[in-house]
Amino acid sequence: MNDTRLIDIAAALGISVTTVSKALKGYTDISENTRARVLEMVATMNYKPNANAVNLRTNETKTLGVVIPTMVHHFFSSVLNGIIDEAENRGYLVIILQSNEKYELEKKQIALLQQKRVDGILISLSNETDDFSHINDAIKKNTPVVLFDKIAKLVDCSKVVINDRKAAYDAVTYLINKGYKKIAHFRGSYTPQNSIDRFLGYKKALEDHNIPYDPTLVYLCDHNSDFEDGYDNAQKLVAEHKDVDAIFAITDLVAIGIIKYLNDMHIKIPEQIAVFGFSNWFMSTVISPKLTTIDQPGYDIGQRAASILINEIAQIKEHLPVIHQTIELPTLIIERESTIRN
Amino acid sequence: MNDTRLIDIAAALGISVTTVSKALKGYTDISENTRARVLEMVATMNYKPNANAVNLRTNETKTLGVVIPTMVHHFFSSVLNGIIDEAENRGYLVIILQSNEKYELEKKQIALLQQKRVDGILISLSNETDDFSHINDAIKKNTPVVLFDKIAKLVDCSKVVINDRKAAYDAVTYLINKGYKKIAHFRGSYTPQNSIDRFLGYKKALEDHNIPYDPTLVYLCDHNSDFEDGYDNAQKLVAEHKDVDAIFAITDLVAIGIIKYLNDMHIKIPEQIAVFGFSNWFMSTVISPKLTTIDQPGYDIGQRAASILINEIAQIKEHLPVIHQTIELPTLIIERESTIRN
DNA sequence: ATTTTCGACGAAAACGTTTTCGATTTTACC
DNA sequence: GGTAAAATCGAAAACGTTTTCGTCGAAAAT
Repeated sequence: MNDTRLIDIAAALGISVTTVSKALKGYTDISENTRARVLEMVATMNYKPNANAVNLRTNETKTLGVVIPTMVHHFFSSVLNGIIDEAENRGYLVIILQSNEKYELEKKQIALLQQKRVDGILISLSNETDDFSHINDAIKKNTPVVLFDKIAKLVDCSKVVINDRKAAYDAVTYLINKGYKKIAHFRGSYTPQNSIDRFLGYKKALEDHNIPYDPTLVYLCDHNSDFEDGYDNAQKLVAEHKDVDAIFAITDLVAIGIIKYLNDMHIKIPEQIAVFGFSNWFMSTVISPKLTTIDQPGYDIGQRAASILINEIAQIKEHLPVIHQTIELPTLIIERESTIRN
Repeated sequence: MNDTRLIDIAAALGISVTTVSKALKGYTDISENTRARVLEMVATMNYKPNANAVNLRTNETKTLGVVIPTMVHHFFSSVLNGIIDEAENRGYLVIILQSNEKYELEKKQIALLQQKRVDGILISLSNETDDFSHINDAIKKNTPVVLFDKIAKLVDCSKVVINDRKAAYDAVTYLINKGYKKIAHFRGSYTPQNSIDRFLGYKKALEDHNIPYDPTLVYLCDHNSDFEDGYDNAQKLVAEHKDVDAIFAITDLVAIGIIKYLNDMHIKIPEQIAVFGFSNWFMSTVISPKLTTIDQPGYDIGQRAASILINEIAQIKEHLPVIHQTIELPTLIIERESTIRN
């Protein structure tokens, strides 16, 4: 019932805890003979070092903290998957906390992770967050932080993102090149950086192709359900702008809401209106028509972010200077039925 | 840069660490005056207790370990959500590990969690697992374990499940009552318990309603992609059985594959063939036609499992006897367009 | 004035490791 | 055989808490 400790196997072998510890940690001043005996006893007694004691002594926990807005989103769960895999490979565990898009909760979670003395923190900021002192506090206390996806440019740390602006620009340019003339944009809330960037990409693409920007073609999707936002705004759009021939949506889910409405109204996609999504989650291959979208590499983002973080942890441990980097992962246009006119 | 410790705030106040610690933990032999001073200094120095030291001393980590086969499945991510929420509410953190459906990895993850001295373990077994000694080892060492979803009846611990057999029985009975005569089943692989149970429920429902069981109406979906399994097998089915009028699929994703194929072939749903899914994940409300399915309460499963686990942790701490319970969460038929004939 | 009680605090041990620094024994060498 | 060097080992401190047990002075009771 009780966990066996170093002292137990020391007693069983008639030697000191020091020797046992050294034998396990590869010290050279232990004879091969006793080392073998220790190893054997460790196996038979099923000894597992008490991580708390080790952590206290060594001042590292081999644990990463992750804070995400929400877990039940395909994008974040694939990011998590990437993080967990990379952490696993490099001998780290992962503690996952959710902010539910609330600033106060995010702050609390960061404090919790500091209390747990995690070796590093990965975080995608909540939509509410516009004060970064909690992040800076962690960094100041020597806990490296890597921001991903929803980042803040002002924070001095490494970041892993996609170029939302370029991706959106490419998407809209693609639509223009396909011959679509009047392109609406279903945008996200006003604060998150990627919502802003995607909007800017949309606007820039129009300008660069001499299409006047029309603010009434931009619809705000900032309610709880992306799907319903898409559905409801599609209804508005159809009522207000008879001649729109394409929609660039901030999210696949919004796009799917749009498709659902258009299908319900028997408005042909893409013949009457084309739809372009963002993220390439599984559903977009399943809906009818299949959705053209931007592939957002969630797994890679998670993996790279974790990798950078673990590297920085190592640097700090060696007292080497750490150079923060901002990685921009490439996105890809996935062309499917919802934009292909014959 | 350095974290402040008890001794730091003791020094700042000219008192002992003992007094500081007691003041923080609500001991009654501290004057209200000094308690107030301590609290203030704690705030200004931004003191956060070192969890490792606390854990070592108190022998509890306020941390739960979770092992799931994979994270990028809607069902598991909602279970996780339930676990994390409940843990959060009760003051626990959560470490999440994946087994990738491999027994060896699952074993390793359990060992890791024991090393971390988590207070309890939640696990949904991998498909490969048929030896439970690693689970029993944890239980024997006084770490309570709660199994959920993919459980092993032989292990002596609490469990949270749905009644797959009954749910499937109800689904097929529903179809029969709706007047469907020839009902096919798209089943999952042969080993997992819930795949077996759903198949048995299907078979039993037929028998109880005097419909002869026809093995050629059962199609095996055991490739990587549930969606493609559904699509491909739908193709086979349509070729082999012209007169089938309903399909009960083991998974929404399989069902959606089926729908996709039938839509592609312009076979009317449900007029020619009805489709019944399992799990009620978001997608089933988005597909056309909307999918009738069984609601599998992932969030509740996670929440209940975490709740039971935390209760057992408390019992053990108080040296009270723990009575293991097996909770069967109710499932519900969600009727939508894919089975409603006019 | 003496004892008893009580209020407020601190010393010290303990949790299970890791690591420094000696200490002791063995081996090598002349 | 004596010394130096190498090979093995252990004692003890330290990590930051929590908690038991005492101590000490002041207030209350005698």
